[in-house]
Amino acid sequence: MMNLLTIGRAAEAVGCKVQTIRYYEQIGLLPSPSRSGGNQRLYDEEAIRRLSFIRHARELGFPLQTIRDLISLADNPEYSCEAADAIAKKQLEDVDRRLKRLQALRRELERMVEQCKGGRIANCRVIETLGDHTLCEAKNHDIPKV
Amino acid sequence: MMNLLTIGRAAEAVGCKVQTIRYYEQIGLLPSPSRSGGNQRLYDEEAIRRLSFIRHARELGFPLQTIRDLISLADNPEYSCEAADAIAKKQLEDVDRRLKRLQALRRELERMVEQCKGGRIANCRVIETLGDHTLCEAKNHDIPKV
DNA sequence: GTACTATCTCTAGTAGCTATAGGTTCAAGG
DNA sequence: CCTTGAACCTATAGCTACTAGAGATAGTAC
Repeated sequence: MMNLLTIGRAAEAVGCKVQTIRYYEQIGLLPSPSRSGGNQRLYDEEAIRRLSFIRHARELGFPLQTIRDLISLADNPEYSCEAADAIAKKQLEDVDRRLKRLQALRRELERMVEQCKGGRIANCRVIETLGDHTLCEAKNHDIPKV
Repeated sequence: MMNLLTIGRAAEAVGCKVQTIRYYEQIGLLPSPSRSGGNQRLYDEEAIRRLSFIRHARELGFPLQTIRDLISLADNPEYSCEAADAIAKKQLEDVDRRLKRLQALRRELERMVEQCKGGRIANCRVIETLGDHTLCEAKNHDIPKV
């Protein structure tokens, strides 16, 4: 008999919360697993593989919809690799954009922090810099999604 | 008379959406502005300053709660600069963590993309890499918040 | 048998907006 | 003065990706 994992073990195995797994099932990203006599979810190896796939992709920043796309690609092995490649490339570009953005933010924050000489709030560079947009590199960019 | 801006002009001035301004008012981050005879919001310079402050801080990645803290510091100019400085430092550290994380993700994504030789899905490195966590630098890290 | 933990379903909450519906106000042109 | 169209109003729901809680049942260890 292959080893079946309860939802708690499965969560532990892939490094996420129990509720997250139920959530993935709820939104149709994970198929409903088999159940024990007492109605508890039991995950086989295939299910764990899919869950790992999802988690790994999430850790790489892929949004759930993209993961959905990747899964449907993976489920059709006769198709070409191109689409999956394109998705990964797009994700890479996305990460590059976020990196650039974060680096700009970092520079401005660092400038803010360096200029703080520990006086009164009234002449605090941090507050002042935040209030004055004019010197800001980050101007006219989108807000970083965290 | 000083120039008062309608909400649309205010949004334009600070580069955000009209609804965002109403939202900030709703959650108590912006005080309720004065109104025209026809009940439309009118923003004075002080209000615009506060709004810019909020937007700029948001662009730098500060969460709204932190911005609340900064505002209450700024509103008490007799206090020391230390607290504001500490907040900015914390934010800088946060940005640094995210940068490191994103850089690791970038490396893994790049590896994925480079290895894709454009064959069938069945042996697609992108899919395979996502399914196999073992070579992943990013292992055991939190999922990046986008 | 009794504890204690893990699981179940269902619902609501989180951040930070964004969008929609259905109605009013305002400014410009005729 | 009247009309048209954009901008405004409130209220509510939706978005992503979870996360947390309540109250009930199942499984496990002694």
